[in-house]
Amino acid sequence: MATMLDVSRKAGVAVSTVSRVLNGTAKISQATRDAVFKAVEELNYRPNVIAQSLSKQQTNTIGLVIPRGVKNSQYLSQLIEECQKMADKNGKFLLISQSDDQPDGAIRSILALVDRRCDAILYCHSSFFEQNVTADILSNLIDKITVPLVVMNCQLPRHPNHCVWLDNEKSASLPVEYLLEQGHKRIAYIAGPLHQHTSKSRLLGYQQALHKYNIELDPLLLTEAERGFQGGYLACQQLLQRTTDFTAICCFNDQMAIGAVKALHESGLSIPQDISLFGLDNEDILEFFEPSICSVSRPTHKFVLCAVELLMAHLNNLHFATSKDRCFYGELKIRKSVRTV
Amino acid sequence: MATMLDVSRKAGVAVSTVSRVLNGTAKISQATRDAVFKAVEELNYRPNVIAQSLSKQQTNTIGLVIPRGVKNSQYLSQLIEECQKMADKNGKFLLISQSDDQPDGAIRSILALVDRRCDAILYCHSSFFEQNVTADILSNLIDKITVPLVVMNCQLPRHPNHCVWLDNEKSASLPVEYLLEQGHKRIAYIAGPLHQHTSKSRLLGYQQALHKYNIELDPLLLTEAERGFQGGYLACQQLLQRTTDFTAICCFNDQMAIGAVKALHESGLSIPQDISLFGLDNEDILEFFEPSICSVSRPTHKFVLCAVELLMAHLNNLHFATSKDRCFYGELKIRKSVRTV
DNA sequence: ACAATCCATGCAAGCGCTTGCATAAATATT
DNA sequence: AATATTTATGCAAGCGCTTGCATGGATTGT
Repeated sequence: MATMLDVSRKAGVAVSTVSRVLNGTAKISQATRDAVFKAVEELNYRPNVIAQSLSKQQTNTIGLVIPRGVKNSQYLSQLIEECQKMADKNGKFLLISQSDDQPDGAIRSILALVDRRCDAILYCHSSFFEQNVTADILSNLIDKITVPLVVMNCQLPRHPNHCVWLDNEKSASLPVEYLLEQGHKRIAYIAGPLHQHTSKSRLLGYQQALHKYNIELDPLLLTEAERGFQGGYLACQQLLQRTTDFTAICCFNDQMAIGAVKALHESGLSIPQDISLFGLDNEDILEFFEPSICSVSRPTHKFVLCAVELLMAHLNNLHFATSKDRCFYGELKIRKSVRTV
Repeated sequence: MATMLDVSRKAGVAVSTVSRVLNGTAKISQATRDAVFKAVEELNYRPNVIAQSLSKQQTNTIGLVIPRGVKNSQYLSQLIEECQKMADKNGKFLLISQSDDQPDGAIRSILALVDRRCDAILYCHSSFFEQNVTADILSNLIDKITVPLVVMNCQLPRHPNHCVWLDNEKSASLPVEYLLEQGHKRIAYIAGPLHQHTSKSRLLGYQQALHKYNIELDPLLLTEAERGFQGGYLACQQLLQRTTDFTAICCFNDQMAIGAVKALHESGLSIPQDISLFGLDNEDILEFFEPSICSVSRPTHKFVLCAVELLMAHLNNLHFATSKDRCFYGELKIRKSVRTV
């Protein structure tokens, strides 16, 4: 590929002049400018961003660490999309790295982005982790690297100004409370794998809601399974095998709720006449189930916005008055899968 | 951040030595090696990939142009995931750029990746385009740039060895033929926006299948709508308003089929007793509808594999004997949404 | 013990670009 | 017309790394 030197020779000027013409960083006579553009055209010259980056000490790149492939996660897709938009808006390229839901993968990913000299890094914590395993490692990492790093979905006690997160407990207690208000007393819960922090938090939300309404938790009504359609399906089958003495089910997420729909259907139970159902995540498809399924939305847009703002603040060395407002809540989306008892 | 120079000073050796230790590109005494690693450790040194790339004239990066955000497209998610895997496997970083389903966006994306000096580029053609609009531009671009470029989902007559694509016509005729064999005579079709090449191809597949079985196409049975749940829903409503004299519906894709499910349900029609239904794309969720929905899978894995192999062949300047085997077909996935008449 | 060989390391150029400083030419000032 | 100011452009260093070539010391062969 042609370099700037080639262009400069062809145009009969110095490289520096070519640079200035192309970047508009100085006043250049029309004649020279024309000559340069002509040479650029003829040589199919394309700037070497790598060289630019090295020279400017700036890559115009922001790194994003995502926990896993986006397959089947509308939430993650949305998150990436929002990041993409924010990057575009700031004239940056988004560099994505996957941590494969592995703690060392997370560190590797972050370092890979550091090595590529991203101007800033957005790290999305895996909801599959046990939080404490990595929180310390992350904190140490933040101390070490000089690149601004913002952590999503994880609280780091030592770095309050680096974190944005969702209150999983509250998001999970919302639907339970709603169901209780609708008169439900026996509410089952289909949890995600309980060694995972997110699953634990959401289960806690369920428990807290029950407690608030003075309802004792019946272990019979609690099942645990892999996330995903199939997990929800199996968990619900298991639940139904144990007992049918309940009027509603809350699920760890929408996919599990969708799996539950199938199990309920196969057992001849109808929603919401026999059983009311709640998911969590508010995926678009819920609207297209019969009946449409209630859920809890996540404010992904605001979430990312906040993360990016935080990042920018770090980039510009702003002062952080407070760490308030960095915690987000879900919002109830009521559809047809719940009835009043 | 510490540079190699810092490390070399701290270790009391030359930069070149540090480089060789870190890359293992020469025999270095244990003592020096230790000193270097110690310095690296103490300084939290991280190599500057940008500088490496410039020096080595190689970025270890492969660029991927995707048509749009992955939101709601399991196909695209899978595609990215496969690319990600292939990149990982080859020790490369994946650089993703979105073309926003715009022809000039596509060109911009490719050039952006060229500018970043990707070692190779995978371009995924938007299924929203009218093919001819961009095919020429793409061909010209391939002539101009020196980076190996492979085009997915689009045939370029002048560059047969740069393309991998899916036979949309065949993928769409498959379910129609299947339905005809099951005794269906009146088969409706819900098409995507017909100015889009992909929609046209699939419609053509539908028409060809009918023709093969000597069935005349009834325009009443053909509707067109936006892709997506809502589009399928509206199209199906429209269809039902016109006539109910049909026993099956084929849809442009799964999402539209899911939309159709809702419309059918609201009209009191049941699947498959009254109406048989077919989607296309074979998204995981189809299994969890009641009844589960028939579809046509796309061999995304083989598809990407082929694209990457082609890319590697270009990188290694291999000889291309033939352009066979670069066209892929879908495969029927029969579930419960179809009955025999 | 001396030449031949090998080994570990250093030197310096080069990757393609940006940018502060210098300078010659053009223009403005008096 | 002579000086001061501005303008357009060039020069060269530097960004952090790799790598071909050179070199001095250690090792081997005879």
